[in-house]
Amino acid sequence: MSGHAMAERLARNGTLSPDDLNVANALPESVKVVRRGRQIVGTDVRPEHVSLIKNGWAARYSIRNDGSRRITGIMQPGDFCGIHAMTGEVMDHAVIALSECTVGRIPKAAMAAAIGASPNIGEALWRSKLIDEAILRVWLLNSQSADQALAHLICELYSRAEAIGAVQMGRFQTPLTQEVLGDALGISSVHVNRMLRQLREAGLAEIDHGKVIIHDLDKLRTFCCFSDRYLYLPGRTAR
Amino acid sequence: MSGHAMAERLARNGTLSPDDLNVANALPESVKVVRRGRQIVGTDVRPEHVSLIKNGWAARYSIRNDGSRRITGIMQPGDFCGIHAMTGEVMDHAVIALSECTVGRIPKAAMAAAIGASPNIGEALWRSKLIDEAILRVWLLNSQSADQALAHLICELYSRAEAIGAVQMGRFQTPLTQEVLGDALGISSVHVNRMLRQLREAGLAEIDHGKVIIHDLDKLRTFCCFSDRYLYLPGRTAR
DNA sequence: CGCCCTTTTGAAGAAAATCAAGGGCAGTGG
DNA sequence: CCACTGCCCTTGATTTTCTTCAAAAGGGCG
Repeated sequence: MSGHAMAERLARNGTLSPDDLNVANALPESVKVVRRGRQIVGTDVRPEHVSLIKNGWAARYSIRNDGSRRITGIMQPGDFCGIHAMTGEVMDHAVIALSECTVGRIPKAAMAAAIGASPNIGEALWRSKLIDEAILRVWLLNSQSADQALAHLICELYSRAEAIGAVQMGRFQTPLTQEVLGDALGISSVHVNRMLRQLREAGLAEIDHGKVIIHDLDKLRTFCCFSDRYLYLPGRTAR
Repeated sequence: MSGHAMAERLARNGTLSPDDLNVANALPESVKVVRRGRQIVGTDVRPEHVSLIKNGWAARYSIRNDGSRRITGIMQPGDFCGIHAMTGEVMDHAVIALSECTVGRIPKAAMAAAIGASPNIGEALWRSKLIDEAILRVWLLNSQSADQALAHLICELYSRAEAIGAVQMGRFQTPLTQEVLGDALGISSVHVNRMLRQLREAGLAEIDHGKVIIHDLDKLRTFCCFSDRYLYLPGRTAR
């Protein structure tokens, strides 16, 4: 993502007029690089910035009392975090870099001013929150069978990767390890391994050397009843 | 909930000035009674109103392809639904009345005008969305062990019931059946029964004849590592 | 009283966790 | 160039958790 990443991203989530775009482009943005495994936003902090992942993958997560980790969202380039800043709320989860990440940070006050100046920006942010919520609901919905949950997650990541132009020939890079997948699906990494094998042997998809390879998108989607509606992808957002 | 329920509710989620309150109180509100088991908001619709549960309990849910139901949120008096209306988005889930519900409905346009007139109202709505999201994350977090998940859900409902003054002597009424609890926790109702027995025999809590009875709140909270922080309850919201 | 809905309990089976041991691959350093 | 090391993936065996199926009991209400 180059230039005014925030403006680009907001435009994707709603219809911005030229004026809106000017406001968005004027947002001051400081850029920070976060190494793999390091936190982008911590728990219990009151973030001063709204952050935008410009490059790399990240994940929202919480640590359970027994020390285990639950990932509650996977973030790709173009995704926001730290929107808690907008109401001065404390973060109830943390965000970690799954690969080296380039993060753009917009001061809370600047963001608030931009929303005041063009309501459409606020609406775009609101819509992004609706998407986050819809994804959480779908994760809950799919937590019944591990095989379908895994397939569905792969479908979700595929659709989102496609939306940002990261898919080539049915493939896209990913830093997701089986342990991360396990923490995201709420199952053990050993079981992820077995479910992945099942998908691979069924000719649906596989994850190999940091690459997701979709063998049969239709069959994969049918298998887990995937519909991308809940992602409000561009082109579908209008109307 | 009497009088201007929406104003009351918004005030709970943020600090509203007298002016804000005037705006909130002027919101036109039509009241509708929904019988137990009937839908309050349907899936796939573009709601025309923002709805507020004034009385009764309701639940957000989705139906899986195999016909099973997943409840993704339980609503008590004072909770919103249909906020998708605010961006003209289609509902990705439905809302069903778990008991007879009295629902107040504010037309989308009126709500939008109110937000324009006093930004604090918008902020209160935004905070309510953050809470919904935090609850979803906690449900994902707790989906590991059924016993703790059940205990945690009871704690959540207790805290929320207490916040609206519905708790007396460590007890509160609830229309939740074991089947509903199962759909909410993602486990079978048979298993809910066994986990309830476990909690009862451990002297933590029980659900009997439509009443949740907390026997030992401290022990119950310790058992499932409950903290009400994520609910942003009044008195904690400030600061 | 009889019906329906909900709860309760048992028994068998499926799904997933845990425990344990190797294996592959990339990067590091001798 | 090769050995070493760390990280991740793979697989098997065992145990725990939860589901499913089935049956019966309780409670509220016409």
